[in-house]
Amino acid sequence: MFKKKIIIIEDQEDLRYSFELIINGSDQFFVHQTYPDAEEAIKEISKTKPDIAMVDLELPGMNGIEAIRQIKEKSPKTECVIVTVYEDSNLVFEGLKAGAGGYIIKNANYLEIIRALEEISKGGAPMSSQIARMVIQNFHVNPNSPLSPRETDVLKLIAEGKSYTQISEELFISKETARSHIKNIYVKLNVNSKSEAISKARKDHLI
Amino acid sequence: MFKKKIIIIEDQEDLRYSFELIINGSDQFFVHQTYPDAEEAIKEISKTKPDIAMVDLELPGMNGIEAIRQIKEKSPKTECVIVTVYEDSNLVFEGLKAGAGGYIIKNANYLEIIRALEEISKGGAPMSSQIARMVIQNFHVNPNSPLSPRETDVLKLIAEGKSYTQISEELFISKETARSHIKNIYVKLNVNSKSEAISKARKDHLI
DNA sequence: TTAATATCACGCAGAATGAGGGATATAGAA
DNA sequence: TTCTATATCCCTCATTCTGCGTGATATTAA
Repeated sequence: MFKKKIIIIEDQEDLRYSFELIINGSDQFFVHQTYPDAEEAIKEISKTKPDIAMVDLELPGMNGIEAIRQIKEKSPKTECVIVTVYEDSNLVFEGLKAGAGGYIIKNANYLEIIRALEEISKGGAPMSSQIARMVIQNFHVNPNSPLSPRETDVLKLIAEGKSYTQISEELFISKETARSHIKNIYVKLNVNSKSEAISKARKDHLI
Repeated sequence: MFKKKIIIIEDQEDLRYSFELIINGSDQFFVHQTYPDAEEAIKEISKTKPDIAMVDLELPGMNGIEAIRQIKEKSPKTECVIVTVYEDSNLVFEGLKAGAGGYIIKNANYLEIIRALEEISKGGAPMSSQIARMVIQNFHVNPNSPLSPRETDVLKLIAEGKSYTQISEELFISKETARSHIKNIYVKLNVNSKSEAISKARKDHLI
């Protein structure tokens, strides 16, 4: 079994060093390179192609979110792990959206760090249950929707790019009824086109 | 501090009983009612309005996914916890999408059960890192997209319901260029309308 | 030096859109 | 009981949008 190649992007020297020590002390991982900022790491990422990149979110210059985005773009197979002090912030969530596979808090101990890396390696996603909740909340629907059930049905089809005609066919109603629902949706959401309706619906998790 | 009201929907009598014992033994939760199937529980849910509903996924009659959907519809504040034997199945994932806030595996011990309920109570989402990964994968973009970056930009706007004209305006290109990109997208995705493109894009996480 | 990307152009027939004006029936709330 | 919300259906109008066909050019990456 080969050891997994890891890079560390972290501006605090002490942390960089202690992470390196911990990881190199394990028999499953080794640190290929450490960087105090993201720019240099990203420049080399196509060559280094590490298995895992540990990325601090608070970096000088390019921030960690953008760094993760670019790493995933240039080396999609590299798993990114967020390293952060803020355990339950929106930043972590943004990082996950940008492509990170999990996160480690900065004051994690030896065991926690290695276990997080192991989980990432075998396809898991280490994260606290608070973050997990934020994540799943993202595809829960808003129970306080102003729309009626039927209007919600229609809106879903609008969001799929369906035309009036297609909506009427799929819901077994006349085209006029579909248009009527859509007009009511526009009034309720205070918009006046399909695209605006979709943006608003997504923003408010109406669908 | 009031104890949180819990209902249990579980067809296996022994499990129902042991969950009840464990929960009633805690000082934070109490079991209001247990049900061997979802139908009865849902009929009463508007009246019982429990803080937490523990829902088995494999139920006779209505399955757990549908049960969760209906519970969240009729009593949105009730937190649903999936109870399952299959730790890492797609079913759990579907349950989370339907509105569950986390899950408990059936052979969890006393401590694990109480801890999961506590996490749910304080807004967390108990789940294994494998499930967490499935969940976050859902808003990661597919790195093997056949589309070029520009085409992806265009597709995103299509998915927002934007017209050719609007797309051209937002991307500062001519309408003809937008149409050109869209035509190329259709060829690559093997579709021939915006709505088909959107479905395919969502299915394959292209956007 | 090909292939892919990104940009731009024109014409056409038919469909879709948003805005305006209506109607009817049911069910539930005030 | 009257009002409101919901869900269904109908018509017209001017404008825009769509998909298809058939091109072109410049840059860049393999």
